[in-house]
Amino acid sequence: MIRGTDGKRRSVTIHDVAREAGVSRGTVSRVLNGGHYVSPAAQAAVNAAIRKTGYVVNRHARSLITGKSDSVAFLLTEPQERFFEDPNFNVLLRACTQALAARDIPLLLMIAGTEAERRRNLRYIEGGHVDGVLLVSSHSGDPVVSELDAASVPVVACGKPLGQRARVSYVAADDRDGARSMVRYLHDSGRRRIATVTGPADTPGGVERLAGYRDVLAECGLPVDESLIVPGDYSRASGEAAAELLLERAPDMDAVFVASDLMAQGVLDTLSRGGRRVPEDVAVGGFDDSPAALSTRPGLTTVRQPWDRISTEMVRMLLARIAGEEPSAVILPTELVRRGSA
Amino acid sequence: MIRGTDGKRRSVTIHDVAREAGVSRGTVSRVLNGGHYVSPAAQAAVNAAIRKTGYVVNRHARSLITGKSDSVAFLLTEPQERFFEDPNFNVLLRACTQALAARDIPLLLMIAGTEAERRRNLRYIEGGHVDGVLLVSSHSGDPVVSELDAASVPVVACGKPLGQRARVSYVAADDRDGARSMVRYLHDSGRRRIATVTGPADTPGGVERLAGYRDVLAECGLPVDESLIVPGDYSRASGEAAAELLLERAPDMDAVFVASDLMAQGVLDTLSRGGRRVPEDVAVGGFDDSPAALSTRPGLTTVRQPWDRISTEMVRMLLARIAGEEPSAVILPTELVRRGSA
DNA sequence: CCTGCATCTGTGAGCGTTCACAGTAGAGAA
DNA sequence: TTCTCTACTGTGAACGCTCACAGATGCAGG
Repeated sequence: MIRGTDGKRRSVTIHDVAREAGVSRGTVSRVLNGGHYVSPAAQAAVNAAIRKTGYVVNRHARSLITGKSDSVAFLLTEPQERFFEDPNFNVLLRACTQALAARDIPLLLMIAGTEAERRRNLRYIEGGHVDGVLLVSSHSGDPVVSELDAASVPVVACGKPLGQRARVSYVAADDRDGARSMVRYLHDSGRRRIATVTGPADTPGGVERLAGYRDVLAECGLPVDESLIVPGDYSRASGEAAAELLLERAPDMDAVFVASDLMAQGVLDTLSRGGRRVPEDVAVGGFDDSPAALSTRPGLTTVRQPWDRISTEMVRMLLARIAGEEPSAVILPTELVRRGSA
Repeated sequence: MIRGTDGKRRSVTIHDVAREAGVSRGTVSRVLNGGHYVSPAAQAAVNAAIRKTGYVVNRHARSLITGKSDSVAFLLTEPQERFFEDPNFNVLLRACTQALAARDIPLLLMIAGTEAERRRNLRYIEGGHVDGVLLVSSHSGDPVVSELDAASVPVVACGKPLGQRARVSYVAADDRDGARSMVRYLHDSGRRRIATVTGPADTPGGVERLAGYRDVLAECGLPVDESLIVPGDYSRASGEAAAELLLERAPDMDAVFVASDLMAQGVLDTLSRGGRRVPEDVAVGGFDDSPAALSTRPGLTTVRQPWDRISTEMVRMLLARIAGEEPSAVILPTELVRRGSA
């Protein structure tokens, strides 16, 4: 803020900087945008003037002419409020924010829980107020993806969007391989009646982790017993329910691979109430390596998703998309984390 | 997007709407901003034209002239990453986002973990790119508060900013009273050797909850035994350590009031490893009513913070501040939630 | 009739920036 | 010399909107 000739507060503009530096607006603008075709002397004068005046570029004016907003949206579309109780979300949001901050790009947080919210957010995004979207939407057939694509808004999704023909980039952990390594580990430690609690069939995690489970059974020549496969919805409560069902259906099981840590917490609980010792009687493996995995007794053996890398990749890919590159996909490896439960 | 006369893509502007509706820019603008001094006929024509053309106002152009951005920042300043592992954060962020969305105000998420990030964010905010700040910064003496105040940026803090002379609004839960009701409850259920694990002394929760604890001891005529007061830092690990210390120092304690659920989790764990039954031997009370409180066995008796109301109040107060009102403070009541641990 | 007032509408200016273009100076080549 | 090329600089015109102001209209009161 500076005082104008009339004594009123006015913010510092590029004009003020230009006058201070003894050059024209154009030159200041060039310095601001990379400094090509600017003499070292002018460059220095402008930088000094910027420091002296405390000038901060007015992004609104810039956006008005460039047609870009230099900001991106983090859009969360979840019918249930699941993702917000999911600790993974924190890590993802946080890492994205920081990766963007490093490039001076603000992140707009949008939550589309209801249909009305979905439309409002979509309208906002399609209005051109953001340059791209980091999308977290686990359920298949989510219309958001195709609508954004139709409006030619660059999108990078977290997790492979199921059943989409939209041209959309995505970053995902290698769910299938993560599941394989867990089930293989259970098998290697001598377990032969391995059950699984899956995620919803309309989420990548639900589908892929189950596929990995089947892979290993086939690979090891174990029979696939469908009664050992119980669906869950990633919630703790569904883990408890699934474990009860398993105890009833297959009391001889000696291991459970659970598709999320939250569900695994429920499974552990039900097992202990059912008199089973973990890992002596039943080994339990989770998925996510969320904080929940540390708070169980025994600690939960689980599969770590590389959230940090996922976030950085998402940001990198989105910026590339915005810069005009074609959509692409990245699958990142997971890591088995051994604790006491298996 | 529409096609211009040259066949190129152009976004729909207020001109297009005006032409479509057969009125002038000014009239469209008036409709957009409340519709005062606009005839019902013009009003209807403009609304129809907006629907027909799919017009979305260009906020950059608007902001350029109004000098307001119609967006607010959610600024999180945490030296440690504590708040992000704190489930309360989710609820707060989520509710704020939605309360703002209802008023069509986007939320910019900013995280200032390091000094460099703090400065970058401050620079951005002071550049006038947001109209106000929802501040989550628990530690006292945080320079952010006074710096924002100096730049006359409207701020509403979550929790009372300690040791500040800045004119800043805040919303807080009644920590002291919440602590009182918990300790009273422990006392009423017959406990007489009541210990406490506190939060950091530079956070409102650390100070106020301890004060509430002392209040009740005085009120009930119990002696204050300083060896029953152990500091923690809100982390689970610090809860474990504190409980170990207590078991050693005061093996005869029959209750612990813990200043956060996360720490209470650690306390429960240590107690059970130390052979104490909860609640038979030792009653445990937490604070927050976070999801963690549901995942313990037995369920954690705790104090619920009204996060939903806190968020709505924060948003309401920030908008009032932006509209020119003076800073104010709101203290909201907490609620005792009884589960098995006490 | 005119005057005054409230209601409604259109127009020019300007917000702060970038972009396209015109122009200058100096170096090197013909 | 003159011409071309590169490096650099300044200027007018946008971008899409709101604001202030000038006009127009309709109606009541004198």
